[in-house]
Amino acid sequence: MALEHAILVSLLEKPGSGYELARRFDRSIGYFWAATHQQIYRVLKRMEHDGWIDAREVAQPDRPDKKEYSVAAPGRSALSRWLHEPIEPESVRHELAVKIRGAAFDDPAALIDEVERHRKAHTDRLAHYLAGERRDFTGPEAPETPDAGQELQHVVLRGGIAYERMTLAWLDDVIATLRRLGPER
Amino acid sequence: MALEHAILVSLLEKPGSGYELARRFDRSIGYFWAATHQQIYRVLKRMEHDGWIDAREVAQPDRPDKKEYSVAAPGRSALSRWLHEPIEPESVRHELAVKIRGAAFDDPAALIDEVERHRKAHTDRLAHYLAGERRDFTGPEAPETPDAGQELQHVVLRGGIAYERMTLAWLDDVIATLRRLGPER
DNA sequence: TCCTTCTATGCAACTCGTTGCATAGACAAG
DNA sequence: CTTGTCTATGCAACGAGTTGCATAGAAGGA
Repeated sequence: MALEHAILVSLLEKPGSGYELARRFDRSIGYFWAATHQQIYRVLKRMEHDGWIDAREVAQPDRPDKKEYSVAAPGRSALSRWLHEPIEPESVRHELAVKIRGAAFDDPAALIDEVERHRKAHTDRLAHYLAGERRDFTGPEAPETPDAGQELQHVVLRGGIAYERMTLAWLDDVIATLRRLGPER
Repeated sequence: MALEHAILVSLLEKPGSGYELARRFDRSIGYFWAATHQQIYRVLKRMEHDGWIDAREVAQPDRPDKKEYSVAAPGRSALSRWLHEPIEPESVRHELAVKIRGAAFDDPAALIDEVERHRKAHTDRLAHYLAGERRDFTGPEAPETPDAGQELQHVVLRGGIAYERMTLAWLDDVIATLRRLGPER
């Protein structure tokens, strides 16, 4: 399980509450590790119980109070231990690929709209990544001498950008293939 | 849930036993939808109970008997229904990306070996995909006029190839970044 | 002969992840 | 003044996925 470790990384980058973490998992780190707020609250509770993180009650005058978490020493060494462990190759779950193969037993052309919907989602995400890259790393507001953390966030973001570009090119290939097969049958 | 649908696609491509399906999920369709034999046997049982698939006992003289499954009419229409439903954008789980961001709080250089191990795994998988493409689609043994099923399997495989190439280029970027950060700290 | 490997199927227990629902204060719009 | 939205946290139930173990026939090697 790696949600604990993703949370540790996120809390080391910046301490925050369960709610704030949940929002980060909707953007930023969530693009590489998805999680809902339920999962996050449950795991935070366990991590606090295990002494990996410290909680601090923060009273907010104009909002409900929150519990701000930060990483404790045992959490830091747990992260370090995990970083030195080898990990298995990712097990992929690519539903769209299954659908495309399945289209052979149905109407291939009927999938085109769906694939174009995905294409649009990936176009949006690419634009979002590129805007983030300009804002944080390559634009005029970006630091001239980034630290290790920023360099590493940037290389991960570059991976996201490369992934979206590759996916867009592939989806075009898929659409062209579906169109080619459609009318004949 | 889509394991049922991945199994339907695989059984439509070719009927087989739970064991044979488990082996396909180690190659082929398993590159886009991972599953263990336990999951497969359990889901097959439910699908048979629901009338989606038919089972046929096959006695084998030199091996244990097996149950060969094939898709029944209700299974086919279930697949068709699923193909016409929209699906959510994939929720990603990219453990290595989390580790790379985590490396900022540890020794970045210590990750290099791990990343190189992944690089090797992706090199092997790319070679495997390319060999499969040559064997089934672009080589001299390949059919001159592929049917829809083959065209669609090919476009999915091209996606896998593009993914591996993109990943290899990105891992080189990651390694270069880690090396750059390593010695300074 | 024993040990391992391959084919073939399955149970039981557990953990992880998802979905629906609930609560509650603060604020803005209608 | 009610309704909706945002912040903030959480429970309960269920479904999906993982891990460990068990069985059993056949083949091949030490």
